[in-house]
Amino acid sequence: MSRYARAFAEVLAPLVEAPAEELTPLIGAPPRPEMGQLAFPCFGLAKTRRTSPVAIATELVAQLAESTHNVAWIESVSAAGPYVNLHLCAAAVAAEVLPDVLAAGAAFGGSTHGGGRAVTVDYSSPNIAKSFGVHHLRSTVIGHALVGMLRAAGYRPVGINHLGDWGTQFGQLLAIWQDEGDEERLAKEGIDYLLELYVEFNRRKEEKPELQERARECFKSLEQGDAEARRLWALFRATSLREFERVYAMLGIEFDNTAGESFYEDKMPAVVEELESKGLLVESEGATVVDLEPYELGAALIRKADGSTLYLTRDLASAEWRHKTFDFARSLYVVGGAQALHFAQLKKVLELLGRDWHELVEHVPFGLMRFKDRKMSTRKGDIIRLEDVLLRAVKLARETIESGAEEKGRALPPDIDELAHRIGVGAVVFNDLKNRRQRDVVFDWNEVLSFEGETGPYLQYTAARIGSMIEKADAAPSAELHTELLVSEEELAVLLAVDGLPGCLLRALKACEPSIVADTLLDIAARFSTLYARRDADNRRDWQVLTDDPALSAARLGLASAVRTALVNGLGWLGVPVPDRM
RNA sequence: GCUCCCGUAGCUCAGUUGGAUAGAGCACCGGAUUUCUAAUCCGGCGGUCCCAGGUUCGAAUCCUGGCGGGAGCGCCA
Repeated sequence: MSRYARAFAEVLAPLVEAPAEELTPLIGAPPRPEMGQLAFPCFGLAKTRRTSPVAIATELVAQLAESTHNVAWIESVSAAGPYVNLHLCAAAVAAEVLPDVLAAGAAFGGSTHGGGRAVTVDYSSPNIAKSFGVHHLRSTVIGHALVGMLRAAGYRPVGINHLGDWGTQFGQLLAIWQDEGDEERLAKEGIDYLLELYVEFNRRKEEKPELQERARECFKSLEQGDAEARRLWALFRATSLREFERVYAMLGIEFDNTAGESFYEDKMPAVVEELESKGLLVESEGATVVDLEPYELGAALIRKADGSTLYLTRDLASAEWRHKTFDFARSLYVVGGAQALHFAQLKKVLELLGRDWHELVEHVPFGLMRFKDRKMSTRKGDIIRLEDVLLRAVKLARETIESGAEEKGRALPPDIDELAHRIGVGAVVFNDLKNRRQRDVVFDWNEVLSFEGETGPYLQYTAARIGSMIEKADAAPSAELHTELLVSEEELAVLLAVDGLPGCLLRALKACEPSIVADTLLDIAARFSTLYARRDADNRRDWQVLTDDPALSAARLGLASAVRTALVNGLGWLGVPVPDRM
């Protein structure tokens, strides 16, 4: 849409005596396609011209009819009340858009906008020693999508899994381990056992408050380098990581950096010293804090009363390290909205330290995942594992393939495992990405396991269908596209939707909002599906690629290929796998 | 108490920067397949855009005040 909104604005500019840049944002789409594809509202001109917007629209249409009668992409202009509506010429749009899309291929939609600048994306970041639950899905898939989108837009994304591998929780684990740690069980049961211990700790501390105290001491000895504590910590970490890797492999995620909080342990003193030397630290109730009360951000805790460090201390050190190491253009933290205050504090302290790059640090918050009927509590070990969700989706996808094959009397695809995997995982991932980040989501199996309507499998299916179309046509889109044969309103709608993808990526990136891409892909697929299923008056399929007219076939194949390219690329950015067929 | 997020069809959600008769999907009802994949398409049903004021030629959108839900506000992360 955008390239034609811009072009429309340029045509209007001399007539309304305003620069095209001011006009472009005013241009929208009429409510119904039969009214055209572009609309210019005349309300704003009414004041200066001292006539009604309706009269202005009529006049502009008359002038436009004269000045644009030989402009190829304009089919017609008409006045509708206070609006100037413009019909685009489908064939002319096709002649401009299709060659662009097909030439760009896998690069279509992307750009060099980022100029190779680094953007760190802190995402997923689960806590060691706890199962990887569905509630980690949000950060994981949003972050992964942002990484894909950044790469497509020409940035150098740095995916960082800031593992929760440090902190008081390890003190708790070590404390309970002293009572009943069992390395054999750990080797055999992995995280499940660690979770069990964690739950046990929380149960026991109710009756034995001194356990909490011991946990604090345990963490302190870990921080001070006690050999046995270190050994166990490394063991817990490695055990957990092994299980996380299974989930990441299923999702096709690889991080550039898995440093984790422990990595910054030796980098904290420098930050604390600098805070001290700049006079930012104050003692308060035994703890060491930065007073952010003047900024209405409360007190930022740097050191506990017992001298051990906190989350914020480590994030200061990590922000510093990331800036030094990657020289980022943006530094994104895909972390739940509940931690908004923490990141506001982080940015403010960086500012007070005189880091001029503090404004490049962005918290990318998202809504909480809640559970329908029950209250889930990790501390009680009540958790839905992400791995189980993915496996169940894959299983359902497989069953769907099987029953489909049976119904249609077809053989099972030889690569059914791979297909089921991509469809199942794709459904779960897309389901999470399609809604705006900030909304809270209620986990619902029915929704997660849905393959119909606005879902990942719908997009995959649309792409797969076109794939087999191309295969059957036994021809790549030819150099001769015969775009002059693409003349219908439905074809125009598809072309404009595809053409909007590059702009959509930049908008989505600016807002760190993958759902904008997801929405656009759904729009492209829906418009194409409408065209694909179009029927004539005799109820016969009206839009076929395989026809006895080679020119018509070439034109339609070109359009279909462009749609497939857009879908495959967009799904790729989002981290939704694309099956070859379905 | 203060702060942040959310509130649009029975359900889940879109809705550019303020623009025309507020749109999708699911569910429900009806229809479409001798022809490139029906995980699809077409039609119908369905609205106090949370409420009340205000700004504006024009408000789901901006402002103010409420209401409802979620979250945060010192030694967890």
